[in-house]
Amino acid sequence: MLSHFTVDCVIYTFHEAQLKILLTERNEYPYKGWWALPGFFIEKDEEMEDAVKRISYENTGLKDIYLEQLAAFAGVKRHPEGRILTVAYVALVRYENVKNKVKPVTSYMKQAKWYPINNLPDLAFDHREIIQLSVEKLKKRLSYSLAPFELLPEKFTLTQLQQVYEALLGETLDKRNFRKKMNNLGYLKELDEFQTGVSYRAARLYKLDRRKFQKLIE
Amino acid sequence: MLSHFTVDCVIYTFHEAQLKILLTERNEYPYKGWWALPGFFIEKDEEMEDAVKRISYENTGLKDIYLEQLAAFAGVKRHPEGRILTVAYVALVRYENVKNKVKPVTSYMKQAKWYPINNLPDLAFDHREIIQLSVEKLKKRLSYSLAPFELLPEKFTLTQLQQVYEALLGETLDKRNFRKKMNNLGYLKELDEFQTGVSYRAARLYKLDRRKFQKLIE
DNA sequence: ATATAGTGTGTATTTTTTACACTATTAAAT
DNA sequence: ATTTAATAGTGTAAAAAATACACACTATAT
Repeated sequence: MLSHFTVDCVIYTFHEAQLKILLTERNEYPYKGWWALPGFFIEKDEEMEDAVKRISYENTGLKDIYLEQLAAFAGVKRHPEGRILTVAYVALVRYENVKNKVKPVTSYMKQAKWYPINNLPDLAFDHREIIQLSVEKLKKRLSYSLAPFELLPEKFTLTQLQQVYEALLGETLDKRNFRKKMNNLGYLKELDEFQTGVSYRAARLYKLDRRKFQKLIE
Repeated sequence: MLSHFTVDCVIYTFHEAQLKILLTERNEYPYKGWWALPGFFIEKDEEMEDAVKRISYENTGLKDIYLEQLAAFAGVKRHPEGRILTVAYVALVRYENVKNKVKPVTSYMKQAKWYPINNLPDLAFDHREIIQLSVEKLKKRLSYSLAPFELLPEKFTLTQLQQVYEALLGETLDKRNFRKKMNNLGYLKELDEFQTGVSYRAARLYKLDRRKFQKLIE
């Protein structure tokens, strides 16, 4: 059969020691005035990933971001006008790079806003469920995933890295054990640079060594 | 936009100490005469999971099987007549329960056959890629997955369980370490029953304790 | 100078993983 | 009755990884 076909995008970033997701306020039937994941109908002859890139470019001003397919949602009742199949993607962006920190108004969208994942508003369609699934997937893969490094700046402190882990795992970790483990993994490069602009002891900066990371997951 | 919408099904079983997948020989354009995953167009108002159940029932005679969504495939060029979006599912069945060990001929399908995953024929569409992805997913999740127990009989020997692990991991495991680990996990029930009909020492049978398994993954 | 806020470090204990080889049991063949 | 063939079943020592835990250091602001 034929079905309407959209992509939706769970765009994550890390800001103010929190994991956040970009949501848009709908300006159209159905769910007018509700918050929803950014998404749109896919064009004829458009690859799904290109549609996702288009959407995340419109909302963050970024190209070449980290993308991962999450799942397809096609419940017959998810849209009042009949089945609309959506393929959900997870995108990870660095907050420092995001261009339009708030998205301009369009006909179908009043505003866009970053929400911490543990403080989301009511959501349109089955978007709550989609987000829930995306968190679980990130969490499961955490131990062998690039995700933390796609959310943080190129140069980050170990405390920031620990905060990303804690946000995804939903629990606090012991600082000494976390650092010991990260050092033993062997894919973090210790830099001779330090944080600036803080009113306390500046933390050392680290970088991901992508070659070593790749080798380790074989 | 509107798109054609199908589901495809990677149906796994464990037989003769091997992991096998059910493939069908196509009797229709395109890829007539090629082997392909069982799949079909989804009906209007049919839930995806119901379509998958329909397909696996037609091919195995089984209802209530273990299902998991794998991913959506929607490459513009995957079908010569234009984009056909497919959502791939993984199904796991017990070989002993499969009713029609070979599927009767239909208009669109010459025959169906179980193929060991490491000895597949050439495949239609992007089905090789779909299978590849399904193996990787099963492998990654193995340590906290019900999959091995959905592929084996209700009562199984530790050697059979080890063979499933080995087939998915693609490597051999040490027998003593494997058994020690399985016992420590604590969700295997040792039965007072033994294999029958073998011409050597009969192995003890075990069962999965689903309650304990559930508790352990929380 | 001192208050503040976050950085950075080591050791002992427990748990998990790994490496490794022989005896036990059964049915079938002689 | 004995032997053969095939697989089941078992323990220990060493290495590696995970856990629990507390205090001194440093940069800035006042």
